[in-house]
Amino acid sequence: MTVASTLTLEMLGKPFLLEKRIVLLHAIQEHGSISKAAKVVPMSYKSAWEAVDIMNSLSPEPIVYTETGGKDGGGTTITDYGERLLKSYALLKEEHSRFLERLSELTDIDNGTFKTIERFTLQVSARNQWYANVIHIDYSDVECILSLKLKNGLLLESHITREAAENLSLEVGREVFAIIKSNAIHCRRLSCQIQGKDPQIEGFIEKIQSDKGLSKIVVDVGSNFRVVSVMSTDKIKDLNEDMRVGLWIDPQDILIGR
Amino acid sequence: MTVASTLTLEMLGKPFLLEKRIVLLHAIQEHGSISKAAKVVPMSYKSAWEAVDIMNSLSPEPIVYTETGGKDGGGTTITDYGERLLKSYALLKEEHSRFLERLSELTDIDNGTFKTIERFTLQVSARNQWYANVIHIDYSDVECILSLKLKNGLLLESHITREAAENLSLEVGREVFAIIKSNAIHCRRLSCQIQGKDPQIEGFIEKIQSDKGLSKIVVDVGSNFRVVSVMSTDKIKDLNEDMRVGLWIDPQDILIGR
DNA sequence: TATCATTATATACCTTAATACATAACGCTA
DNA sequence: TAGCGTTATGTATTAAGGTATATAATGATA
Repeated sequence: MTVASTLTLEMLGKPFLLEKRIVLLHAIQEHGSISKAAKVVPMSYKSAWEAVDIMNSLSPEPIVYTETGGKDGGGTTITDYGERLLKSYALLKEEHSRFLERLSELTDIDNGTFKTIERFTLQVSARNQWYANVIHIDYSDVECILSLKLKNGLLLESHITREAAENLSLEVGREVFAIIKSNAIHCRRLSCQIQGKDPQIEGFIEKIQSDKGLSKIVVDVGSNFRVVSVMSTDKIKDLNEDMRVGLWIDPQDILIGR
Repeated sequence: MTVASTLTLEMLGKPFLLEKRIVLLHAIQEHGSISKAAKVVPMSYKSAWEAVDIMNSLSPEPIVYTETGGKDGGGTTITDYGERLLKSYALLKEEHSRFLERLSELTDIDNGTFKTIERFTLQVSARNQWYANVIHIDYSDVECILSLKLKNGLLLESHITREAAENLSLEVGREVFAIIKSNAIHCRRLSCQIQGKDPQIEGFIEKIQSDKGLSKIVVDVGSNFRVVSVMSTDKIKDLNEDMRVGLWIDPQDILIGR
């Protein structure tokens, strides 16, 4: 059993952007005319023209710009607004696909039930959510130690309950998100040690923002990758912007999401 | 602009369960016959019969049981398997609706973009995910202190970055999830204090599971509500099952999801 | 001014899915 | 055995989309 689903954006209760029309718009973008696009899709010119007309009249801003007559008989181009819509639709569709994939994974056909263990349409407050690969799993009865490799090559360890690992169907090679609350990331001078340990990550302080009690420190750790740490202001008196610093994270404080 | 989407379960690549058929099945469940159900929906008897026939032949187990002739001319009833499917579909649909709602919220029509800030089709490892209501928000430049009221009336405080609160569009009255890793929940005898504070929550130990280093403690806090805590085994030597205990949670360790 | 590829528009046709309607078959009941 | 309400099955009709096809209209160009 698989889960199938369409994604339609409506405007004033009427279908506005749907998969077929998106395909058509991409073809128009590529070929510069409705008639050529219709041939490629394929669909009848009339349907194509009507689709474009409906979209344009539903949209607050034109999506395509048509010219009749002229050098090559005219043509049709996608407006900037239209291009932004296409990009956005692609993002939405990707998120939607992800959702469906997870939904499919949780369906249990044998007994006609779906094991929805926890909510999984969830946006989480944590500032640090890093894409990572599970490269090793160490099980004990209660806990589970995950070795993670981030996109920039960095290695991290995460401790979660065994139960949690099973619910997420974690296995070596699985791509997950390492989720860390910013106050669980400790930022100190590179020369420091915390509990006898060197920092897991190094980087440059990009920005410090303080109020009386707390400070937010944004650290650039390279590869166009930023880490947000929140510390009490009196603990970071010896830190300045542009300084090279170390970041410490307790494996206990790394949540896993997928 | 709103996001619309259908939810269809397929079997062997053919539509199996779709909204219309689910409605029909519910009507059959209520009225005990295809013909009455068809009148109620409303749809033609033939379509209804065909829908039922297709579902039954696609399903690995019969979804409905039909009788022809007899006392009241026969009738149609939903099998246990069918009822389980209906319940499961409802769960899926709810999750799907949640997803669409969030997706709609993140669409920004003015400039034709969608602000997908973070991944939000995310299942998170944390064992404790509690439904809560935001009853107060206290902002500073960096941080944001949320007062949360759980379904069972319990009050909790959560500290997250201001940025995070803004990204989640948090406001008073908003329903969210308080997400807490089990090793951030400290379980001690009721008489104890941690950093001079009484426990936020009380409950009975339902189960303790230990390996050499760590123990998982499941605490029943009433209202059919369970909390999972993971502590080092040597710290809970004075705890037993059925004992009444206190639970301490650092507001820093409570993530917010929605 | 004739040519050209295109947009813009209309009409007839085809396909699909649903409805409407008709009719068997069934098995208990009076 | 006739009556009944239902399942089971077939056929004709309708409605909605799309296709196929034809025809203006357009405006640069040779």
